Amino acid sequence: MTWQFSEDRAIYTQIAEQVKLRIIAGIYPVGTRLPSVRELAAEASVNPNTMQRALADLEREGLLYSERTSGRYVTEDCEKIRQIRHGLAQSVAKEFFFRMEQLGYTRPQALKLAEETEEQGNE
Amino acid sequence: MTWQFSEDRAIYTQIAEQVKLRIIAGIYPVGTRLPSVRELAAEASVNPNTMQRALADLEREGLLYSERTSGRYVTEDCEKIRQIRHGLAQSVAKEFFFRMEQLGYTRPQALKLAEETEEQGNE
Amino acid sequence: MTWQFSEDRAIYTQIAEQVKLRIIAGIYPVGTRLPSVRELAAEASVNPNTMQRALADLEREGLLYSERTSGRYVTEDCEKIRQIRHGLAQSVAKEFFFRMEQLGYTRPQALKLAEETEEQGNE
Amino acid sequence: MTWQFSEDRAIYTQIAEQVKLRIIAGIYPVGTRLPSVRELAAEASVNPNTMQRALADLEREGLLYSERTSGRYVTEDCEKIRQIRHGLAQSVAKEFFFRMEQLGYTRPQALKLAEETEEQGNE
DNA sequence: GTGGTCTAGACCACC
DNA sequence: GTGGTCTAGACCACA
Repeated sequence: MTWQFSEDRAIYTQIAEQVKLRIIAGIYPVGTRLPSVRELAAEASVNPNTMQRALADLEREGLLYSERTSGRYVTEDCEKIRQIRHGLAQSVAKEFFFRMEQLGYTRPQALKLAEETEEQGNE
Repeated sequence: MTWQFSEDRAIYTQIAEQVKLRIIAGIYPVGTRLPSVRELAAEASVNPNTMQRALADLEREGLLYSERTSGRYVTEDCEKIRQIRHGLAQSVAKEFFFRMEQLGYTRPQALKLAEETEEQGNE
Repeated sequence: MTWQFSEDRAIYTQIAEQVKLRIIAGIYPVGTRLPSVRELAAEASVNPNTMQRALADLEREGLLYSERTSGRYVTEDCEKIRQIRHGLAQSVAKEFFFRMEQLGYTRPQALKLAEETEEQGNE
Repeated sequence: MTWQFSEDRAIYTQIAEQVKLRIIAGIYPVGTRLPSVRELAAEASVNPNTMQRALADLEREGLLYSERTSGRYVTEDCEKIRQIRHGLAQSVAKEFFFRMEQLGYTRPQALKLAEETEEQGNE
């Protein structure tokens, strides 16, 4: 699990996304303290300000909160995390339908094909 | 329906993709003559060689063929087009499951959510 | 059976070759009168001088002879034709071995593969 | 072992063919690094893009692969090479039979003559 | 240094 | 006019 960015979008955006994913996946578990901004920035080979900005975004979203003295923590609000996870999942589903419609599949047809695909390959 | 490219991938690749989509969508119908390389290149603000390369790739895939003197045509092989469409759809489905699993959804859970999403929003 | 030429060799050479093949194949049978130079030239879309030169070459080889008044004839010397045919066949065989050796086949190996190929496909 | 091209076919095609032969012949051994595109282009007195195109074709065929930073290599898949060699050999054999039939030889007769030719001359 | 991509501009054969 | 090929020269990412 390492950091990598594409160049066509702002890096802080991509960082926020990936941290979000890590929280949802439980890599940064609920209520846990995050590594320091400096550490994370070094890890991602990114300017601390950039990392700071990404984390601030997540804080604004309520996924993180800061204790002045001791650092930054993942929210303990499981419900919140569940909501965000659900929201992301819906985006993914929307994108799925969008791209299938681009290929000329109706939504039910798209679902049908997904079911078949799911049964078969796991590669 | 216009041309736009992101900068993180080769342009000719993106052109090939988009033309492929247009063929599948029937914007360039089966057996139809494509605009000339020069026209398409101008339309996409791209060097003719770049357009040429993209189309040559599709030709290699069997989606297009050239009539040396009169132009380039979409294959008449409907089955071929159907195959490619199906292949693309499967990729999209695979990606869907992959990203849902990243969010901690099993495949059946992912499908369930998609069904719900489908019922609701059309945004 | 029509005339066509590649551009990398003198045309009269190619004409001579093809006429030779026609004689060997019996398209211009032994002892028969050839069409006139003008006719042949027109047929092959070639300058009569070019056709003339090709036929003169074949005459020098003894495959054709001219009767001043009545035209040009294929030799009646079957043995001659058989010799030339045999010579050409040997060239073809030589070329076969040469190219197979280029691919790393010894002559016996080349023969073996030819026998196998012969048994199978007639495409 | 030098580079020379005829003018009736695209140069990149001929380059691809000759490189293929060199691989089959072991001049570029299995798994070995090829000279760089620029070197080969200079060697063949050809534009680097042209050489690039030829090699890309062989890459598509699976005979070569690129290590983005360090160079281009011959595949390590001996079986692949053997297949291609065998395919080429069959083409050569087919051509042999075709030209012999043009001369009025049946396939068995053609084989017989080849055997005799093989015993005799090595010129 | 490596491969890869792109542009600009030219020429060819075909009809 | 069409597609196809080739050259020259540039730039990029990677290491």
